[in-house]
Amino acid sequence: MRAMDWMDVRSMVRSEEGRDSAGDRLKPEPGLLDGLNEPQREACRHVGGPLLILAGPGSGKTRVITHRIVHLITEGGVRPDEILALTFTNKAANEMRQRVERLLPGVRGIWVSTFHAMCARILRREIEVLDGFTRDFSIYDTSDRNALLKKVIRDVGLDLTKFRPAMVGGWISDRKNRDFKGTSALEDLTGPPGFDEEMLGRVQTKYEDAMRAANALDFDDLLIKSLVVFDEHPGVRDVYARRFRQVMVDEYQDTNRVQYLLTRHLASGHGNLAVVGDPDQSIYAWRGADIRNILAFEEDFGAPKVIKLEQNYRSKGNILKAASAVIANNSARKAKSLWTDAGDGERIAVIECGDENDEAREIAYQIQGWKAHGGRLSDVAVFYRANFMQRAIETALHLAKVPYQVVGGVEFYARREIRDLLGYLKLVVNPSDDVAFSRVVNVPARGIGETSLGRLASWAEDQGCPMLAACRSAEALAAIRGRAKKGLAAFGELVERLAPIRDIDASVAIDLALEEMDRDRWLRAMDDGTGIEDREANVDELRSHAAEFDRLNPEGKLRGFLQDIALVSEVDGLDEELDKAALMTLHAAKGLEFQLVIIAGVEEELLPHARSLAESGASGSTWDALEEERRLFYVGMTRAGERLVITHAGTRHFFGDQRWTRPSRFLDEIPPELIEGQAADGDEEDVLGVYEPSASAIQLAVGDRVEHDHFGPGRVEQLQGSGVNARALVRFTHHGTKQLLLQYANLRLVGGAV
DNA sequence: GGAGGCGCGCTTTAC
DNA sequence: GCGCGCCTCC
Repeated sequence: MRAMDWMDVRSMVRSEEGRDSAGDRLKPEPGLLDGLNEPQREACRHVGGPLLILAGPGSGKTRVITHRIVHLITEGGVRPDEILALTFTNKAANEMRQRVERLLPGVRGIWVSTFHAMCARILRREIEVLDGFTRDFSIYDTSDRNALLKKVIRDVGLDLTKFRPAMVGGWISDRKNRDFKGTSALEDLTGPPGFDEEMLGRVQTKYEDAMRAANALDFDDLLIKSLVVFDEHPGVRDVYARRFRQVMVDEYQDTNRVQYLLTRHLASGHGNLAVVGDPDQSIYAWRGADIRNILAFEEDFGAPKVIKLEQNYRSKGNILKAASAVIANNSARKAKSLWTDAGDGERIAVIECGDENDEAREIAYQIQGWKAHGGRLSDVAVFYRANFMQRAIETALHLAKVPYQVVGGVEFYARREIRDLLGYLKLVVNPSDDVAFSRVVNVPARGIGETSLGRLASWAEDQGCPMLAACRSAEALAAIRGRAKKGLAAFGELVERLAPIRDIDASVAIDLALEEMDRDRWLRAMDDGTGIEDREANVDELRSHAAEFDRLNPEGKLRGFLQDIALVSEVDGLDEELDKAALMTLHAAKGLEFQLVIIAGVEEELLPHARSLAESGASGSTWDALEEERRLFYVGMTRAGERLVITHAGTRHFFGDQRWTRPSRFLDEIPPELIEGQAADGDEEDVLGVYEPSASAIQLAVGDRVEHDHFGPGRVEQLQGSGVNARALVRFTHHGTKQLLLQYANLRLVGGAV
């Protein structure tokens, strides 16, 4: 985020007389639109009224948005601060801003932001029109939310093992987004089958109450509360709707209902709304994205101009053909025909591997080959469906000495030392934040345990005051004895001493906080035998992060910094300057491009994912989980420029158990002539011949007790396949459950069952 | 009250 | 195969 983001919105709105038009002073390169194709130019020249840009992968979408922004400023008489561009990641926002600045050096004041960041900024000004919140509200991320839910679930008297916070949280999130006004009938809000909805409803109510008491908003709230402010306070809404005369939304296919309504508010009055998207790249339906937003844009916003961008500038022909063939299997889509004049390029490599470790070695080998042929590692990415697949790949790349960076995964901000430190800072900024309080009250150890904390919490709840305030009350402490009592009092004083850091630079605030919290003792207490160097380095990294923030945002201060990092996303961690291969999930890959793309684990039950297969076709709606998996694969494929490698393994470990896997059905959807090593007629005999069967397998039945040379005794739980594919799921006494191919497993029946 | 040990359940995807 | 929750022992 940049300095201008922290300017006072309202003062900018008031300074209408200052319409000296930045555009007069800013001079773009002459012939701004010369390098664009005709549909792209048309999109840029569109100034008034709704505009829908259907942009296929690699069709120069970002280029169009940035050029359009510049064109609006220099030719359309629009001031930079009248432009709002909304994206889904900070990374996309930063890139967009940089590209605009490159085209128009010195430009200031454009709001380029994620939905969440925009809402956070609006709420910092406006939230006090809603009951119970102040502008110092905390933003709870998923793990903060889960921590609070854990307490709530316990208080309601439910079993935490059955009502897991993460699951309940997902359910509440889903429900909030579908019913943000709280008006829907209960039967329309069904949670997962088998759960007591009334109980869950109580959990939700208690959760919302606790959030209000803690002056905290979760990610959903940022959007929903903004919407409520706009709905209930048209005057406030109009301030923003008037300020932004041009509104643009990127990745519109991934907006949910709330985002759609926010967008409509912002474009109300002038109707200058340009949305860009591609229904084929909608991959977030599971978290409420509603593809109907883009499909129905034309009705919603009345006779918009519709422009299709179909020329692909990224992928070679074979990759594009393969991806198009795959996505053509989806039923609910707007047909479009992508084309490129880049030539066919190489065919796609589909590589079968033994297990996930072989696959990982193959990936390393492919990357080394790329490098040996003069390719750069910064042009390479490896995608996978689920995070657990990351580890094997990392190990192999490490051994092969292939430099890499992981995007997402085990993130920096999840580390204990970082969460502790941030917990202190958050509590100082928002003394009502009970989740932060509970996290850090005994860090470093002050002799405050469960019992004392529980007493404090119930006193605080009775009084309706935050737990921190309770620490300062002699009455609250009367029920607590000994070390805990002294510890709580000392902690209360400590946080009070830190209060002034709220309004100073984030880096200085961190230094002062570290001093008060006894940095060395705190770090040493976390030592698990591996030393504290890593943790120290992480703390230092956060500090330099803060220093950088201070430099860029002189007005931001500690508050601003905390807000900023609450909203950083996974993808933001990608550094293109580094010559390293990038590892990430397929979801994180959207919007990015690489020359060499390797997609790992393209197997049934993984891609498409087992959960999606279970859901597919069940809902009866037009949306289908399997089709979303296919779009996900499509997104992955279309990230590739020069070369696309797809790997799958014959066997893979899940939860430590080894399972046999089958190649994904999506591979059958790629025309064989586009695949390396496959004859044009699709004859695969030669490839499979290697694994030709020989021996016959033993006859087993479910329940048979068996013995394995390596795994020892076990019991047959399930039988699958026949002939050479006959497999048994065996639960071994000492080695967990394994899926074994009978032909090779050499299982022996024991106990005279035959 | 805190440290250490065992067992259970889990893994989509994420702003 | 790991992290978390729960249990036991100091």
